[in-house]
Amino acid sequence: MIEIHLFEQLVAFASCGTLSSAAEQLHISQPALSRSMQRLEEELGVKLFDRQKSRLSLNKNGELAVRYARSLLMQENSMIEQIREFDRKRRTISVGSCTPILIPDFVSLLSSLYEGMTISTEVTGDPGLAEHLKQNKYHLALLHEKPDEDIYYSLPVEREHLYVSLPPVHPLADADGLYLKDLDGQTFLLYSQIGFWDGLCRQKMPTARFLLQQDYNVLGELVENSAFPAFTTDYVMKRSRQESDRIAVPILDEEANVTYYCTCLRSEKARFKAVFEHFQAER
Amino acid sequence: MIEIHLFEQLVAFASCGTLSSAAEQLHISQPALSRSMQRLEEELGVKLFDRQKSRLSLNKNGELAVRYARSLLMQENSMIEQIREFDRKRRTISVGSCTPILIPDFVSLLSSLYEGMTISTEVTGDPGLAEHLKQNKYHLALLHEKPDEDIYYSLPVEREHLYVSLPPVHPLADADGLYLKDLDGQTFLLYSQIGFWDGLCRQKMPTARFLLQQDYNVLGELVENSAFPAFTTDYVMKRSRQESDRIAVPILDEEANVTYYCTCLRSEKARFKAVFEHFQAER
DNA sequence: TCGGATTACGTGCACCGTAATGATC
DNA sequence: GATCATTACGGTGCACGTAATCCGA
Repeated sequence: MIEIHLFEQLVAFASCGTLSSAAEQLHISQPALSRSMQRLEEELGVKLFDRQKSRLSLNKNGELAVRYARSLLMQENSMIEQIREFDRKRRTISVGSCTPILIPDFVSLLSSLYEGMTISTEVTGDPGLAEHLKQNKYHLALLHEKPDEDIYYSLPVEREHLYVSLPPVHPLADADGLYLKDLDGQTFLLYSQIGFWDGLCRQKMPTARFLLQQDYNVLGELVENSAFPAFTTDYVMKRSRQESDRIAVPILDEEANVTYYCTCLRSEKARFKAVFEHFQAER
Repeated sequence: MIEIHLFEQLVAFASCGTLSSAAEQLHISQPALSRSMQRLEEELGVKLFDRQKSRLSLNKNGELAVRYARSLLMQENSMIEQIREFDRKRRTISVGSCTPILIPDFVSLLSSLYEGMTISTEVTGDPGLAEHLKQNKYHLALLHEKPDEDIYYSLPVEREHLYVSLPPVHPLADADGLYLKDLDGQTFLLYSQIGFWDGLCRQKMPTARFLLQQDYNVLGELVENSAFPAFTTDYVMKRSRQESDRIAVPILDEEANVTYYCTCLRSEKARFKAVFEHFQAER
């Protein structure tokens, strides 16, 4: 067995051309490198250099050895990287969600149940979210539909109902309930990261215009200080202590009534047992 | 960069199951191995083991690391082997010859011209001998025909004429010359390693029988003390000081008059310049 | 004379082994 | 008590750096 730092030094010499510059690059003295290369030759039992007193150069053996050494060093580096990456992945629980609403509570739940783990979350309107569980892109998914396939395990965790938030002067503000199609053609303030709701709105209100807001606080300001209709939900209203003169009119479309399911691969059910037990205890 | 002996020790632990037995196998003390594994974890920045006080076992990271480490060790070993093999090949000049006759002189010529090189020789009747030069099986070939292709460089180095060696009482012993077909059907003493001559004899004398001898000296004894015809050449006779009452009758077939060519790939002509110069000077 | 390689030489420390400790069965 | 891992500790080999030497442009 030959230590890898000898090969590293060989490669450095090949790149630099002289022992002195290679030694400098490696932050060791020139004699140390000279002896290392002698030792490498000795341990291989093979001459790697042409020695012309004041000039050291690779011979054919040396050139071959350098090619091999480069490849070996690449492999070791990549190996180390992959072990670290594997460990990192093992220390993070990755969550994909169809809605941003549940994320804060869900993250703090996971953090308390899985101490030391990193929780990474992503909100997406992608209807193929459950597929990503199979590909291990996510370990857990928050879906608004229970997936069919038997490879998944799901548990309902929350219900949410959609409301349209109207200023009192709005012509529809005194309605008891509205269908989305009744609102088509209007201009809405809309949060940009709302997951699957986005698709629903665009489908049911094809001619509506949406003023997308990246910042949740900015959106709140605009809602309070404009006459544009916006959307909210019972879940949001319950948690927001904010006073508002807006009127919330329930949306009557069936799709506006949503149950969220916490889902994982059935094979990982045991790993997330604590999560599911938490939600079962909640009901 | 992580030294490879740490991975070697990791693999040993994986194979043995405990630090103590692995340490024994590695011929180091148990504490040394314990510290090595701690250092490996530290340098990787990744926990590789489950530590249950009195039991050390690989965790998932560790199992992955062991798989990678095995592959890395394999690669290093194979790399070292290949470098050594490459060097060994570089230090030997491999000669393929259609005849054993020229070998001794040729080997001593090469030895004196290429000091320190190992000369390996092989006698073969294979008509595709020149092909082997292309595949680098041989560096030099001694052929009895000049190959056509332009990728070869050839120089005639010797001529040889075939004789049949008959006891004086043999009915054909007083002939001035003979064709091989005249000798068909008889039983010959024949050296087994005669390269291309073998094919020639069997072709021209399909019903002859050959008493093959592996040992050249034994063959000589038998020739002296039997009445079986045998073959010899002017080249052999010139060099053998041995008295004999045998009569040498020249073979008249055209193929029995041979010129030997020293051949190499044209791309290697420079490497063997000294050889060719030697033969050019000789004429 | 300078730059580069090798040799000589003294030194420090990294790693080892022995011994002790802790822990589990 | 036996086995196994870790910690403590003292000794040493070996690889390093400095300095000297040699060599060639």
